[in-house]
Amino acid sequence: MARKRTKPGKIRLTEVAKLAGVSPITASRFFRTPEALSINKRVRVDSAAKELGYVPNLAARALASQRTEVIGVLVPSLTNNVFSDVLRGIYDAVDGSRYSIQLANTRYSILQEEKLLRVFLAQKPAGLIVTGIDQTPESRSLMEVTDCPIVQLMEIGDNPVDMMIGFSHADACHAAISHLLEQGCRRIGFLGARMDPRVQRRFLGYQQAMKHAGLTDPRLVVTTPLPTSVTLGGTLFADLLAKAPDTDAVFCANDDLALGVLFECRRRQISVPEQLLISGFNDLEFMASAVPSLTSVRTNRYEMGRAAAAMVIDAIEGRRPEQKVVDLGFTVMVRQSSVRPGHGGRAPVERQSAAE
Amino acid sequence: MARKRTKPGKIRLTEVAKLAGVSPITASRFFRTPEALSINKRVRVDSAAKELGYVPNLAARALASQRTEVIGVLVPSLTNNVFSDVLRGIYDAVDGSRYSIQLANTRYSILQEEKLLRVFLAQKPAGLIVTGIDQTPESRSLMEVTDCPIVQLMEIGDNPVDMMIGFSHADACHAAISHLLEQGCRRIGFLGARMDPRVQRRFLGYQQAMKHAGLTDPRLVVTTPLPTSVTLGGTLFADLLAKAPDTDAVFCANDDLALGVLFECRRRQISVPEQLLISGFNDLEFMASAVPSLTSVRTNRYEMGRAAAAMVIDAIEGRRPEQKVVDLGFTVMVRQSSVRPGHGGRAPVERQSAAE
DNA sequence: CCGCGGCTTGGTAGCGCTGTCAATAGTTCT
DNA sequence: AGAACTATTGACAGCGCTACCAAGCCGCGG
Repeated sequence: MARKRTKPGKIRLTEVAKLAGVSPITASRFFRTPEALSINKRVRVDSAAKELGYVPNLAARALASQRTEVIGVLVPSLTNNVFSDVLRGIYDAVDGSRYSIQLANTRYSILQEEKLLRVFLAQKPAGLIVTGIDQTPESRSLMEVTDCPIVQLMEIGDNPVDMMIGFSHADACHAAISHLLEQGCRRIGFLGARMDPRVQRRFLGYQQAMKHAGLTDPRLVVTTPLPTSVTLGGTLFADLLAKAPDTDAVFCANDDLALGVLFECRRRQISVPEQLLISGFNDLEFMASAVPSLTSVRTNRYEMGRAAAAMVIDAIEGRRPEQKVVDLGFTVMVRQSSVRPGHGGRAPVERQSAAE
Repeated sequence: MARKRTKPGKIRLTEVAKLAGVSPITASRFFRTPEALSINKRVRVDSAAKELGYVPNLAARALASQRTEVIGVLVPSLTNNVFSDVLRGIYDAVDGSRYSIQLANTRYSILQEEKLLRVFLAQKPAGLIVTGIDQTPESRSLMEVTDCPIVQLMEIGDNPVDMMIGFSHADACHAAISHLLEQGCRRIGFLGARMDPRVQRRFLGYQQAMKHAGLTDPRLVVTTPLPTSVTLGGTLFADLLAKAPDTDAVFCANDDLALGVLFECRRRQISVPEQLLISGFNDLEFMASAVPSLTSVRTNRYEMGRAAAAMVIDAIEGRRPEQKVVDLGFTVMVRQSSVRPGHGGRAPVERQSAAE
């Protein structure tokens, strides 16, 4: 009757327990709460496991314990450099811990996000990291009824589902525009691609700054739903010049666009910063070594990913953070492309955000 | 005695079966081999599952069936643009299938790779995708005794562990150097960063081409184990010029370096292509819109990832590919930066590899 | 009319691990 | 010394699903 489904060579917890001379449950405890074992048994189980090369069966563990050690991560894009930095941070933080990452791509669709959320939650993840604060109401309630820790990433806002880590895109953009205004610019263009919620909030920061200075002009704004690229930066800039030939500065919602603008300036023999000032956003590595070096807003992407994963893990293990919303701030990295020659003539400086 | 551990609200297969008026095992079959059911029951189970919003418990499934639906992916870096393209292809191919991806980062260490391989294999993945062909002997035998499909990615070689998809880095580099030679260059420098096995094979291609032309000179080679960056491109180029001031062309083992060289040329007032020809490798998006536009070797990264995942899935499901080693080839994208003015003066052309 | 083979369907018994509770030692306190 | 604890350990019964085997059903040929 009892057919043998177990292969003989298989190392199960039972085998380890037998070799260590303890009961299976004690061996099990060794892997979960070693401090509950006497030193004696702890050593015995440890060496038995090592000797047999025991590797726990995660499926069995998940089934029996009704939970997993998987942290779900939802990002809107895998292409974007921004997310690769964040992901690196997340993977680094998880590395060496007992947890593993399950990554999914929402492709900038909150409906897709909701669908993925359902799939994830059905598998009872240990924790969840989602991008942004613009979920569907259904996603929101799904997350609220779940008891696993959740971090919303990349932005900060008023009512976190649980925890939140990021920075204010509006403030960051505002700071960059303020810098350009200080340089004496009056006709500052805004170039944006994809226009996801974060880019939209940067645009908000731009609008606020321009309105405050009394310099608003719709002709200065060129955006597109297309995904960003360097080439697109050139195209958008051409559009901008067609609409507003007197543009004296360009803020690009990301660095690819800024590089595209720089190249387009070369093509058109527009000298930077003499005739046009440029600022990007994100501060990718190439910005500093471009000629002229390109001003950008540095965001702590790697640190954001790392901290998010660390927060989730801490929360899973009962160490709830003292503050649920963490502002990682930003830094305007002022470089050659946005310093008007003769205007103060001061060397490039950094302007830090007020973040803790 | 029998304590209730099952929460009442839980939707299990049993609930679905009950509502559909069939036995649990029949309901189970619906999700695995629907064609084995009569149309009648198939429809009944389907609607019952939908009505209850049933989501299968993957841990239970994995435990009972002794296998998972996870495809493990080992890449050496999460930062590198190259891998983000490959990963996007992999995720796209897996999207919508029953399989999911488990990603791990070897950080360019084959020992780390071996460690991760052990962890992965212990969980009985449905398939495996690894980067490159330079595994430790232990890794190699681990993979050989495993019965799950394995794809080696990014390169092609003689003895695949199982399947293989990529292209010849040596040939690709050789083609780029040949192009530069055709342009009349004699002092072609090689710039390389990180020097992982793939970059080393590109270097081999460079050496072969230079040797064949009788133009070998160690002073023309500048490499570093440091990770690549645009800034580093400038630095390496400066080193190159110090060693070989008469350099008339530079091949960069990747595009970041090439962009760095371009910027450094601007800084030093070296005009491209009049005084110096440049070629990069990978053909990232920005290469085409740089000024001057930058020559590069296009590799089909996205397609590589996509095809690899498709091959693994096919193999898992018993559809073994007709050919185990797939060469996706490359294309030398000739642009302004590598066409000598007056030398043939022909418009930029593409030169395709011989890959099928 | 009986028997045989193919197509469906169901019953049974785990997969390897852990939650719950109980029991056994070893201490400390009054 | 006896009671009251605490620190360790073990027994038992599943977690939700599927592999394996068996049985029921149908139509057809002899």
